[in-house]
Amino acid sequence: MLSVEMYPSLTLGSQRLGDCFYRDREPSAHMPLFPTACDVAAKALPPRLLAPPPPPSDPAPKSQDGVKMELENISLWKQFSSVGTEMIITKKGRRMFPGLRMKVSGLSPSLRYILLMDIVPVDNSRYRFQGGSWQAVGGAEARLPDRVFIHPDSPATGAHWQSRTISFHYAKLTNNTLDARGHIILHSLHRYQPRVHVIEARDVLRWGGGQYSFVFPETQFITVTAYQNNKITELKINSNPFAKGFREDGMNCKKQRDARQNIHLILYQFDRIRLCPLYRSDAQLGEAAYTSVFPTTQTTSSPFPPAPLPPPAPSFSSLPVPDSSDTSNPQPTIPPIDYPSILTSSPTLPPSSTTTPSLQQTSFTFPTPPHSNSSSPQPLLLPPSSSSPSSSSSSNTYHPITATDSEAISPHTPPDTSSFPVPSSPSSSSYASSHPQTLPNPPAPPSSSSYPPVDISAISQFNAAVPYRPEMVRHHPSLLPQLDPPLPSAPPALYPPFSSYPLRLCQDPHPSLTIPLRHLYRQHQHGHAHAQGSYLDMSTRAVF
DNA sequence: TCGACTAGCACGTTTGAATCGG
DNA sequence: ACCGATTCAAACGTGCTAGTCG
Repeated sequence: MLSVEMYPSLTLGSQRLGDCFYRDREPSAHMPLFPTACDVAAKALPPRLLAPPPPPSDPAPKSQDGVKMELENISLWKQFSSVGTEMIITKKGRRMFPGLRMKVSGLSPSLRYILLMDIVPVDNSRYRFQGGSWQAVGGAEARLPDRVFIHPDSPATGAHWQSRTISFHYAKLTNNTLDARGHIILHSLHRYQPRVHVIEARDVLRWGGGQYSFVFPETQFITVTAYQNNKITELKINSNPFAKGFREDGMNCKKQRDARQNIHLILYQFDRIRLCPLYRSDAQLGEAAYTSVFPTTQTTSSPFPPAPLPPPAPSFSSLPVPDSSDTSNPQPTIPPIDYPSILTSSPTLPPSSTTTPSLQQTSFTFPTPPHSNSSSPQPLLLPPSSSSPSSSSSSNTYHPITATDSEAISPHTPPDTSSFPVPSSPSSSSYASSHPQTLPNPPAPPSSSSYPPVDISAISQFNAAVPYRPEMVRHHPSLLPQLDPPLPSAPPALYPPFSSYPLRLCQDPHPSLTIPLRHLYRQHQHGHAHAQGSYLDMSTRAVF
């Protein structure tokens, strides 16, 4: 039996148990089971960068099976993206804002699917906010344990997913490398790209067939522990309901806070003034002591001397922060890596004619796609061959690879991307598909599918010459989670330091499950109730 | 000295239990 | 007894700020 292998440091996720419990009252379409996040043992796998999406096609591309995903709050994301999205990360974990909200369609209403999100580094650079823009200032920190956030509704039927907005807002980001709450661990000041995966599930612990991955380029962000760009702060305050108190009309806006601070100071000084005679009489303090403590009382006749505070700022926008969108004072230093979508969408920003080192990747390899149960190889369908990136970007036809055979995702069919005969492609701008290749699935059965390597420079997002289309919904097999461990004999990976998370599958979950998951599995097998809540009790659930 | 980070704060939102009335 | 609406308080999510750390 094929089943999900959860990983060593897997923990129950940050989702609220109550949430699961009450969600369970919904129609039986969904069955909360999985922790919302889990570590993934990526250490043994070849390091990888985020596999870039293919050239853009239509805004909501469909998979071969017609699976389509749309970012619902795309306009909000675009707003942030146009400034340079920053995400706060804290030790306790911080939610993402904006959150990932999407609509999915094209799923089989009766089949069950697991939806999960992961966040992968876009490059191997560390960033710093300098001169009003983000600059790559050095190499990235060592890759942290990869974790995925499994949507609490998972697994649920296609009808369930398609009937509502899918939100990953419960996912939390942390910079605590020892985090045990299941939050997604990220490095501060690094650039990340969230990805959403739809995986067909045939059983609670059994993967099914197809899987689809989606990337929305406008959801890229840079992690911070404190906001660097005031425009982002302003945007967050204005659009996040939780930050309403910091708005202009809120009680916690800067104006009000300054006013409060003034009042407190005034009251404090007033108290000191009232008490001072006592001090003077009791402690025999001299005039000099008095005046040195309250210098302002001598300079004003008012009983409420002005507090030595800076004048309250009327608004965040008034802060003297370089404004990248200010046409009167353009910031030519804004690097193109700073959200390339801006570069083509905002006329005030410099064109993406320059590239930063982080975007100078020249090649990458696909993770091994799962096998198809088809007897014929399932070629990666790439945009129509084009000799120029611009022409490829204008293409609307590229197709995802879907895994349709559970056999294909067993550990005995390791994926190992490094085993692909990927030519170390120079920064060519031509699309690899012009020379269709097949990627052998090494341990694969005879019917293994093959996929061609792709020149990263052919991907518009990584190629400054290619117009970037932030509105695109990317869907590409290269974004699929890695499903299998690498082949022992696999040649080394060609791409640099970061590993994407591998969703490894195994045939028997028992040995590999961590204690909590084994417990779940036992429950699943024997139907014992869990003390923490019925949502963990699998006894009454139908196995699909 | 400086930048990154953290803890605590105040405020607003969300959530779920309690209450009430039909 | 049941159901829906309302109320309330605790928990949670925010950004801000002062202080700490390397």
